[in-house]
Amino acid sequence: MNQRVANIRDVARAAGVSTATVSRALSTPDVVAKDTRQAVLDAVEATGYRVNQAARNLRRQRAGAILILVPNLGNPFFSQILAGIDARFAGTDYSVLIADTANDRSENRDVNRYLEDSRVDGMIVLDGGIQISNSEVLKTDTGQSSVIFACEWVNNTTCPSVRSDNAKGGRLAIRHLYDLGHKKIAHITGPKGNVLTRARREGVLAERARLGLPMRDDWIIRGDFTLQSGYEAADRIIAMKDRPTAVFCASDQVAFGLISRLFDAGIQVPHEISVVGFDDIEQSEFYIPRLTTIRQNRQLLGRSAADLILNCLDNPDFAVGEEHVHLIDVELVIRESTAPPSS
Amino acid sequence: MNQRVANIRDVARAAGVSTATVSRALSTPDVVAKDTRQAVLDAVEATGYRVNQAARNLRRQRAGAILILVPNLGNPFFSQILAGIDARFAGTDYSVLIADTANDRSENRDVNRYLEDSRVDGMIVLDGGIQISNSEVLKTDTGQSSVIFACEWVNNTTCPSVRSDNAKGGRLAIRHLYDLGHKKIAHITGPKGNVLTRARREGVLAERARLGLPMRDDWIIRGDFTLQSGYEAADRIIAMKDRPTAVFCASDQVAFGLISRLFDAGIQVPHEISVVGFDDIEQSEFYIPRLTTIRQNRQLLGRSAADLILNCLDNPDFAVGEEHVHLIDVELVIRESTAPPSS
DNA sequence: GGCGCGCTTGCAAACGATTACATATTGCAA
DNA sequence: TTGCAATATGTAATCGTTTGCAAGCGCGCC
Repeated sequence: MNQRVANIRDVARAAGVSTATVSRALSTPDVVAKDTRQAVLDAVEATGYRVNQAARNLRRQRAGAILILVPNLGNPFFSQILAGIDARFAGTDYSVLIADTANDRSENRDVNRYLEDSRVDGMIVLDGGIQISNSEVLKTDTGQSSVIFACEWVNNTTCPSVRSDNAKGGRLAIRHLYDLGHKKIAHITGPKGNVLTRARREGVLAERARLGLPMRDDWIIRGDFTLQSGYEAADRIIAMKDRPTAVFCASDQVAFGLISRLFDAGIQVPHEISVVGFDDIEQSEFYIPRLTTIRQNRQLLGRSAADLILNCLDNPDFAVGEEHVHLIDVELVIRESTAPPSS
Repeated sequence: MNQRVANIRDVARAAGVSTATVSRALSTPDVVAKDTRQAVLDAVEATGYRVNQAARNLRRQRAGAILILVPNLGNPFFSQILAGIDARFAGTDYSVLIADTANDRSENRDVNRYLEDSRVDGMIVLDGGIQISNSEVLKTDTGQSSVIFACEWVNNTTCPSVRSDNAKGGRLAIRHLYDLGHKKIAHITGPKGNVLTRARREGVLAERARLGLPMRDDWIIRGDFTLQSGYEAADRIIAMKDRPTAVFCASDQVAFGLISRLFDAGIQVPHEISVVGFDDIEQSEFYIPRLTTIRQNRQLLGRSAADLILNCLDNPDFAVGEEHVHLIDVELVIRESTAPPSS
């Protein structure tokens, strides 16, 4: 059972050429003669040769992998994005690594920490809460490496990023509720400091102002995208003397939590309160009531992020300097959690 | 800007020792003298040295990574499992790769395909639908590599695996409904050929027989774990002349789809039909009605799988031959989608 | 016939770490 | 004093590729 795996030398021997030629036949086929190339391919077939990535990466001074940094892998919101990224990388010679920043929430989380002791050529960061101390193009032990943001981002850098048009989502939601006749519209936001929170809220405020809708500070309620926070926000709303007739939530999960609590309290959605979510996760179509929401194309977002970083890796001069933001359109999906106000 | 990264030679020079000593000071600290060790650590600090994984892996004849094979990354069910796995690997010197088998659903998917051209020491397979042609311990270009299953598994191999006690889950669900007074209990299964489908259904049938409950073939309805399949199953149930008073679904998603459609048809849950799910995903607590379900500890499942494979990697003789199945307990979570039958 | 050019190919030096083996040093017992 | 074991360190080979450089070869042109 001395089944040593074939290396490039075995192939060279079998094909009657040098290792250099084997290497070239595989990496740059156009520079070797047709016959030689075929002989090499046959030898590869015969020996079952597979290139040793560690050796290749060592020699090429690269890592052969990109890292996806996820704020919380347990959050199903990211799964579709990951799927989009992964699909794009299948077939390339990059491996896809994932790391969950939640695992060291306590420490001073800086992008560089991950680049340093990791073995990656680039990073797709889905966590806008991360520190980024250096420039947008950083160094690892294997040379230059690029960082891009997807979904979330960090404001004071020029890292390229791919994101949904969050402000537009906010505007669409408000506009939809306005069109139904709502004037008193609350908004449950994301967590403090989060860029998505800010972008969506700005959309909300802009549209509310544009339409001349009444403003009340307590109609902006802090949440954190979770089911639980929606649930808790419901209590605040229930307790209000001047209760809004519609609520726009910063995520579908928040909307579920909200509706669930309203239901407990005997408040009907959409009859008494209309609710709009954000994301259009799969469950939204099957919630009771089916959720009206802003659709983010998460799969596309992932794929675009992967495209972008592959671009960065191929030509290192790509997108340095200029702000490079790739905006993905969002869409209003009208279902049954919104209706004209009853009163 | 000639910012070459430090290698082991730089450290050796800075510390006034040989590279061998540096290597030992870092990998096997106990064999170098205390003073030398400190000098090396200082030099590491000073130079900002990071070990080059490609070089280390090449020399050590290993890949330094393990691969998670997911049937469908877009399915949020797996995110918690991934989180559990990832948490366990944080801090080890293994990288975590993920691949989505959905990306080549068409081809002849065999475990070996992934081992061969990948750069991994081991694999955690979450896809019971995969082919596995060789033995449970396979070879890659960098030596021996281990495969284990988590969540799902493949029947005719002796690969170690970690799984929930699915049959028990089935029994618990039926027992709960029986205790409430239900006799006519339907079951929406997973997809054909799936091991989970089978295990859960067997639990159902066993318990139903034990309790002497009536059997009807059309009360076993084929699903595929998705929202959509639950929705469609509802139509079949609605159309029945002899309608069951309770339904046990093979996943929470199926339960959502089912309840959603029943609601459309004006059938109240749990008033007219009780529904039990399986998984206890996060949303279940906030569905309307809150879903009674069988809880799988997915985070624990992931962590256990990671433990198991680390064990396999550390001592290659671990768990060869004997069937090695690590069973994770499940738990009935009673909420509001179940109630005594009305009639 | 000699020269230069283009096309293929081989030689051999990296890439950066680990580790078997050899060597140096020290302590201690005979 | 000598010898031996234990401890600490250095030397150098090695892992499997890639790639700069040089060389071989055939061919056309002056």
